Amino acid sequence: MTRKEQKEMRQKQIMLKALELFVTKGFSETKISDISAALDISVGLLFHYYESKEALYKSLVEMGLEAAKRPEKIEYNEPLEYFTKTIDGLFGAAKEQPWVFWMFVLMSQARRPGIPEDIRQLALSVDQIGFSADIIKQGQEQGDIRDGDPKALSSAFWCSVQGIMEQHLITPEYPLPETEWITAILKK
Amino acid sequence: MTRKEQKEMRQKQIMLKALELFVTKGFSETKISDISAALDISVGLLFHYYESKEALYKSLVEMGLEAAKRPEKIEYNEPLEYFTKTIDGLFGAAKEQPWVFWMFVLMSQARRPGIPEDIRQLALSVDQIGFSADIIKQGQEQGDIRDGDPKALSSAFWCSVQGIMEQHLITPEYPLPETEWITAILKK
DNA sequence: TGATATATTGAATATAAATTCAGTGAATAA
DNA sequence: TTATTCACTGAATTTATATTCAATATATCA
Repeated sequence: MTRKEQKEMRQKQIMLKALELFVTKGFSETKISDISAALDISVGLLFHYYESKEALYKSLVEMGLEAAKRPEKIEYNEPLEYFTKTIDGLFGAAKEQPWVFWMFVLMSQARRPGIPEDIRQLALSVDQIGFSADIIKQGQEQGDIRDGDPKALSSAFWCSVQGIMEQHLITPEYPLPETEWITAILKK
Repeated sequence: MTRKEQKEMRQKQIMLKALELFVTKGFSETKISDISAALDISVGLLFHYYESKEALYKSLVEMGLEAAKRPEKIEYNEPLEYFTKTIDGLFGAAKEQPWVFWMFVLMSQARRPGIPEDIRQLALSVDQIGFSADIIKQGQEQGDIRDGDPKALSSAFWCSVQGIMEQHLITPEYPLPETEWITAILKK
């Protein structure tokens, strides 16, 4: 293995484990030594790759931002179908690519107060609610989404999804709900 | 003011402010000095009333447990109406008695990993999900609640409410969603 | 092969926040 | 009135954890 490969592997390894621990235990509750112990490396090595705990967190948020920039195109006829497919995708990722799931939760958590302002602003630059509100507007015109302020509906929907995903991180053995239970929030 | 009254007033004052800060900023992110500064008292006084930050947290959870023990009786004809009234009550409390709202969020957060085990167990002793699942079963028999595992439905519903409430703590200026949007998760 | 750069360690240090404590003044009890 | 208890303060101490750093091992390069 070349040094470059080794370096990339380590960084990937560290970021994935940090992501997992940050979303399951919380940022403050996760010690640097928790991460290094879980990977069976020294704390020093972690600081060799990342300047600080906060810098590690920031690089995770930047990774999330990247992922948000190139969203997979979702085809839909009815606007409601867009939400159904999105949730199916998110919930489907839970087992095979848990990091997709973790990242979604991380980005939401990074928008909260208490997070260093520069990182928070990064996370806030992904306007999930606003984007979905536009699709909700279409749905209201086409008649498959209920009446009401599109932004408020969008917010209610995504906050619900957030709540459900956070619970699933804690008790992954318990199955995720059916997608149509959640999209019922929007359905006319 | 007698000493007894003074003492009770201080304790109430400290607990309310701690409750507010713990749920809005998070437990670890809230410094003892944040609480004392917000109340304009010394940190020493806080330790005069509470042995430790953790003990303060525990007494809050115990207070939540008390409140959960004597729930207000909710009258309902259709089981779904029980959920509608519960949410109306919770959302209605948001402005006038924010502590009701805060306490609900605190109890949910106290069930998460990372919380000292004894406190976590206390919080887990309130079986919100199980209790609601029974009412959901009734609703399924009477036909006003959708089919599906009652516990899973109950979990999805309360996790959604949790997600919405947590968001509202962060952006209280933004209105809470309509109750029927949320109960749509359960409605047949 | 020798020289240099990089990965890695873990003990030492720095830092931030929790906790203690000795002292002050006001309320209560004798 | 005097003695005792309690509310209260904030500087000093302790503790937990992030961060640094000197040393070692391994890979890369000339």
